Amino acid sequence: MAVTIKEIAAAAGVSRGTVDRVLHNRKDVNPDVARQVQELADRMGYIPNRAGKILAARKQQIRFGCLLPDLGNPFFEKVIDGFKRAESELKDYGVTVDIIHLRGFTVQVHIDAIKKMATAGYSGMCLTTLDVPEIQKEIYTITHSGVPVVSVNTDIPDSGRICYVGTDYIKAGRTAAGMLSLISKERQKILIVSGSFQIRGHNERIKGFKTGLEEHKIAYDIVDTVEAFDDNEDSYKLTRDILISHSEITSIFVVAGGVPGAYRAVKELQRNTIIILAFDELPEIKQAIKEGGIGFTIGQEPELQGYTGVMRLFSWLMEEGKNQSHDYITQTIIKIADNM
Amino acid sequence: MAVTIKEIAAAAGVSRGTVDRVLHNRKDVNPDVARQVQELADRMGYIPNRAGKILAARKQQIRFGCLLPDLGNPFFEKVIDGFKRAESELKDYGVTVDIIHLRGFTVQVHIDAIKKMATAGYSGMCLTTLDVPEIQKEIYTITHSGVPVVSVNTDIPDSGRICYVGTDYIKAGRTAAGMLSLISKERQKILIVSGSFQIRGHNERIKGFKTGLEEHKIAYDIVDTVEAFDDNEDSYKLTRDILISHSEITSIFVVAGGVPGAYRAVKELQRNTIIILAFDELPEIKQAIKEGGIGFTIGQEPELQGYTGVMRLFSWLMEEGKNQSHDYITQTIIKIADNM
DNA sequence: TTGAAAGCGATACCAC
DNA sequence: GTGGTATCGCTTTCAA
Repeated sequence: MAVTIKEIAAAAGVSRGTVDRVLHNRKDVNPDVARQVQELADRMGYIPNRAGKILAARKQQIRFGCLLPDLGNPFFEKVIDGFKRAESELKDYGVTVDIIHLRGFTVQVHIDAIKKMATAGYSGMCLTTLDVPEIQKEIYTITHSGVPVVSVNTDIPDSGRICYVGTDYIKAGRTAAGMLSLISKERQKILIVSGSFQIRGHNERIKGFKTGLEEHKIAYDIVDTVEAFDDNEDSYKLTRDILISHSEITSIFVVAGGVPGAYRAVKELQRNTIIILAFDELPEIKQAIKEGGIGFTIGQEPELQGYTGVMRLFSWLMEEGKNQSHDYITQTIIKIADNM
Repeated sequence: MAVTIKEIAAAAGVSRGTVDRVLHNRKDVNPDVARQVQELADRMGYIPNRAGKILAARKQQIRFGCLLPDLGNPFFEKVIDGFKRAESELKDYGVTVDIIHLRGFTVQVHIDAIKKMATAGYSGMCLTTLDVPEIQKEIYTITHSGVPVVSVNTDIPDSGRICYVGTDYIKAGRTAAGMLSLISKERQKILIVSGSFQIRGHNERIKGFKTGLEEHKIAYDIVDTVEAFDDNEDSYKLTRDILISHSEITSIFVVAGGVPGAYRAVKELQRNTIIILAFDELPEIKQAIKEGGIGFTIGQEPELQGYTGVMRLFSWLMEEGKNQSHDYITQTIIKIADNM
């Protein structure tokens, strides 16, 4: 049976209230007593009991704020599902999750939203935002004030966040190369359609892809690299024009959104032998895989990212951050028609 | 704020004790009062509070028993890791997990072990055992006495178990075929090395594989189908002999254990173009993938199976089984060198 | 600066 | 049959 506050109190010859004060580093406690009690607690291996803690804490509600640039970007729907699953699982414990919806990756828009969140009195935050100095600074003031922040899906290392929850973009890119190497040993003429050159994850996927091609000894040429801003219309037009002027293209690496657009161009031009390398499991991509137009896609468990992000915040509050939270890297998932 | 027993008691004009009795269908309660209280609880939308429940339940310890034929079978190590993760996560709630280790799939050995477990006073059990009538009956007496049972990794439908937690074997087989179809379009001459013809999961993988080959319009011949009993020495010898007398073989479908043995035979005979279709993520398989001798393997998230199995038992106890537990089917995972 | 006591929600047990 | 009360572990007053 685990050690309780009551037992520590008895052992130290003080009251439970005092032990509680010591354990939470509250003020107004005799330093000598504090030291002694702390030592005793450590020695006895005290671990707070969640159920007791939660029950007592029920008087004040816990609110988490989750920021997401999801407007117009269906990828994030699954992340939201994860936030909601965590919320419903923690409902008993008085946890509520607010989701703040943003459109796109404009720095100022993100800064304004984060500033607003900082004053909203959240007990913790999940942030999916840009990794730029201005935003790092903004987050730092939040974390420094004792409010835990988890970076979800895309990391902001220098911000005091307790951990990153998301995918390994480099590995995802390498995996795409690995799959390509299983399918074909021939020299590849590749068109790269990126989302944005400003987003680190996108660049890392490309980097991982190239590394992977080299590791697998796949000879290749990059015919062109373009930006489609996760927009299917842009992606369609760009892909179409390039395909027309480059009949030698054998594969298209679509880094983020925009897969359906590229796929449409390929279909229209009847370039059926082209291999499309896709990411994530959006409905349109799944459909294309079922049709056979795309062979596979590389997923990143977005639902689990949302879920784990909120759970990490909650654990941090429960354990008072004593456990240095380490990053949580979701699996790099390969989906073909048969295992969807 | 959620409805509590106290509130229901006040609304019904009875004591909390009575409400508690009604909610648990205990005896010694006036049917009229019972009906009225139950109705009120439903109408007010009462959902028991986990934290309160757990705290109160702490007085009596919860012990789960988990049966596993893991001796000599490294696959189950990950399942055990999952059991242990669940145990440590539920430690606060007074949960202990006992693991009962068995060797092989001898019916009588399993029956004896299950009988012994039945008398051990467990609050719930996870069972990985054989789906035969004698065992079904044994389990049924346990479930009928009110003790929840979860079938883990391999299902026992007619046993009163609350749910199955494990993989979809058919889908796993189809996925192997799907991957094969990405790699090669040529007619396949296939050797099938099964674990045991007695184990349903193994047969299902074969069935799924054949279905998949047909769906993907891969022409094929089954050169031979043998049983290797998850033993690498058997697997090595069988594979070796058949490869020698059948130079036409293009691929080997190894249903369960025994992959390292088959791989050794292929390597020794320098039949490097043969495609080995493997399952699970054992260290030796991972090694072979890294070496490039095997292209991929199909996993089933064994750790998650163990974890979820125990968690399901716990939830069932907490919610009094009001929620009909549905099966939990783990993902069919494709692993290549790059995403391991 | 500290102790004592109330209370969070659910359960168990003892009276009546 | 039913009500009252102590209890689980922890937090938070309110006195002292």
